Amino acid sequence: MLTSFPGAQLAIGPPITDGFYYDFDIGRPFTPDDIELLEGKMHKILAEDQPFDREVIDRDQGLEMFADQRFKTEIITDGEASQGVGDGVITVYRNHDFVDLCRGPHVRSTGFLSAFKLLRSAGAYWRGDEHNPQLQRIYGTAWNSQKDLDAYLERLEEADRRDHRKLGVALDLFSFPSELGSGLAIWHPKGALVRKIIEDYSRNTHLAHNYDIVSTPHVAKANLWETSGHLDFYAEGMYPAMELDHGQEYYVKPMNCPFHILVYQSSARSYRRLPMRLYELGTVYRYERSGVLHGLLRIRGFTQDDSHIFCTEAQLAEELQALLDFTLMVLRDFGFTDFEADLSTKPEKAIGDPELWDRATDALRASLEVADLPYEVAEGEGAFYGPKIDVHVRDAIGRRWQLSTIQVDFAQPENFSLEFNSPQNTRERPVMIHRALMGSIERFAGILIEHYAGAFPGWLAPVQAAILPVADRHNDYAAGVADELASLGLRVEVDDHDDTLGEKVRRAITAKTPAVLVVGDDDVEHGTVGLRLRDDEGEERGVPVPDAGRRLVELCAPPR
RNA sequence: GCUGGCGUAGCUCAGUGGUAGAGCAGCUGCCUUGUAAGCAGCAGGUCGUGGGUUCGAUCCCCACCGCCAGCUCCA
Repeated sequence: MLTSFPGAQLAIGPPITDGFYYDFDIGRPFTPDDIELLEGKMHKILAEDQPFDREVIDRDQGLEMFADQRFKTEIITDGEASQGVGDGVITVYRNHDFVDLCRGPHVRSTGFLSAFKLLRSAGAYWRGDEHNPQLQRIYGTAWNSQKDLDAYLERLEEADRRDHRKLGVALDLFSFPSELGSGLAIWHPKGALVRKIIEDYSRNTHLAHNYDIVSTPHVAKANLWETSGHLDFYAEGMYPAMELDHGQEYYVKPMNCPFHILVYQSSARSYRRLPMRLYELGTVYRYERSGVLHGLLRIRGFTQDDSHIFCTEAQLAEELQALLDFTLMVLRDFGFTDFEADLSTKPEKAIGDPELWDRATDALRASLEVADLPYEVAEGEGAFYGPKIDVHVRDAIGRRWQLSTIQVDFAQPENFSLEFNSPQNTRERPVMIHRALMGSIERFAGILIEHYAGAFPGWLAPVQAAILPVADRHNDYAAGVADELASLGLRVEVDDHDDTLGEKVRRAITAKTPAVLVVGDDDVEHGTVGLRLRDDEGEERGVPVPDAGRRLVELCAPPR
C-alpha cells in the first residue's frame, strides 16, 4: 500500500468472518485497477515468505514511529488495547520496512498466508461513526488453501443464484417500478398467489390458536401517535404528516400497536377474558433511509403478521411459553429446522418496575429452556419498554436470518392507561406482548425464495403442475386433465403455446414447477399422463390421471 | 443519509459528440412436435427525468429520481 500510494494514511485492519479488511485514506477512492495492482503485490510478498517480527515499544517510541500516520497516532493516544496499545506498552509487528500496530498474535511470515482474494472497496466511517470522515475500506477473504478459497467463492456464487431479487424477475413474482418510489413493491399474479398462500396459512393457524382477527386502517391522527410515544421516539422512521381540514394532522402507521390497543379499550375488560390475542396482517410504512433498502428484505411498505396479546402478569409466563411453541411450529412448517435465539435484557434506561422486568425476563428465559432452543443473552439490548426474544433461522445454505420477535411491553399499557377488572373487582393494568412470527410477509417471502432457491415446496408453489400437450391436437385433452386436477384443489396450468415439447418442458422446468405432465396420443387413448417430478430423475409414462392426481395431492399437501 | 459504481427494447447486455444494435421474450406464418431452446419474418427504444455546454448530446457537465456494493441506521 505504502509503496503504491505514498503518503497513504492507514487506519485499522482487523480480521473478520471469512477474511479481513483494512481502512485507508489516500485522498481518493480506490478503482478496480488499484485493487488489482495491490492484489498482485500481495501475491508477490506471499511468495517471498517475508517474516513478521514482534516488538514491544513504549508510548513515546510509538508516537515517534507513527508520527506521519494520524490514525495510528490517535489510536496510541487513546490507548486502544484491541490495536496492541496497552498500558504504557505497545506491540507492533514489523515486516521489512513496514511496521504496524497489532495486538497479535500474528503469523510468523507471509508464506503462511496461502489463499486470499481482494473482494471490493467501499467507503467506511472512521471509528464507524457517520459524523467522522469516510475512509476507503478494502475487503478481502483469506483461507487455508486454494481449495477453501474456491469453495468460499462458490458459496458466494450460490448466494447470488438464490438472490430473491433476481428470482423475483425470473419467476415473475414481483417488481419495484421506479414510478412507485424506493422500497415499494408490486406483486405480480404468481407472486401475489404465493403471498396469499402464506397469508392464508397465517390467518388459519392464528384462528386455530385462539387469536382474534382484527382489522384496522392505515392512518391515524397525530394525537394517537403522541399518546403511544411514536412521535417522540420514532418520528424519523415515519412518513411525514398529511394535513387535512382544520389543520388536523394524520400519519400513516409505522406500527399496528396503537390500533390494537384501541380495540382493547373499546370495551371494559375482565380477567376472565384474558389473555386477549388480537391479530392482524397489518400493512405499515416506515421511512427507511434510502441506503438501507434491499429488495424485499428491507422495504418501506410491508405487512406484518402482527399480534398484541393482553394478559395479566400472572399469565405472562404460560403465555410466553405457548407463544414460543407456536412460533417454532410456524417456522418449521415453512421448512426451517435450525433455530437460535437472542434474549435481550433490561437496558440502563428503562421504564417499568425492575421486579416485573426480572419476572418477564425469567419467563422468556424459561420458555427458551423448555423449548430447548439455543440462545444467547444480549445483556442490556432490550427495548426501554421491555425484554424480548428474537428468533433466528438458518437457511438451506447456512445463512442466519432474524425472523420472529417476541417483545414484552410495559410502556404502552401505561401510555394508554389500559385496565382490566380483577377477581377482587379492582382495576389492574395488563401486560402487553408484541409479536410477529414471520415478521414481514414481504421479507419472509424473500427469505423463502432464497431458502428454496425459488423451487417452492408443492404447497407454496404458485403453479403446482404444468400440463404440456405434445401437439395442438392434444389441447382439449390437456384441458380436461387440468379440470380434473383442479377439482382436487391443485393449481395447474396448461401450456398451449405453439412450441415444441422440448421448449415447453424447458419452460416448465426453469419456472421450477414441482410437477410436469406431458400428454400425447397414447395418453388421449388410455386416459393417462406422462409424469415428471421436479425432485426426481427422469419421467414416468402412462400414469392414469386419477393416480397422478392422488400423487400430486400428496406432493402438494400443506403442513396443516 | 454518506462514499463509490451504475441507469440503452419486457429481460440480459453491446455501442457512439452527427437522434442506436444483439440474444432471449412478444407478434405473424410455416412446422404438429413424446421430455431442457425447430425455422422464417415482423414489431419494439424521447438511450431514467430536468437543466446546461455544443452547430448538434444517448455520449460531456450539474441537479433530481431509481438501482447496486459497503458504511451508518433498524426505538
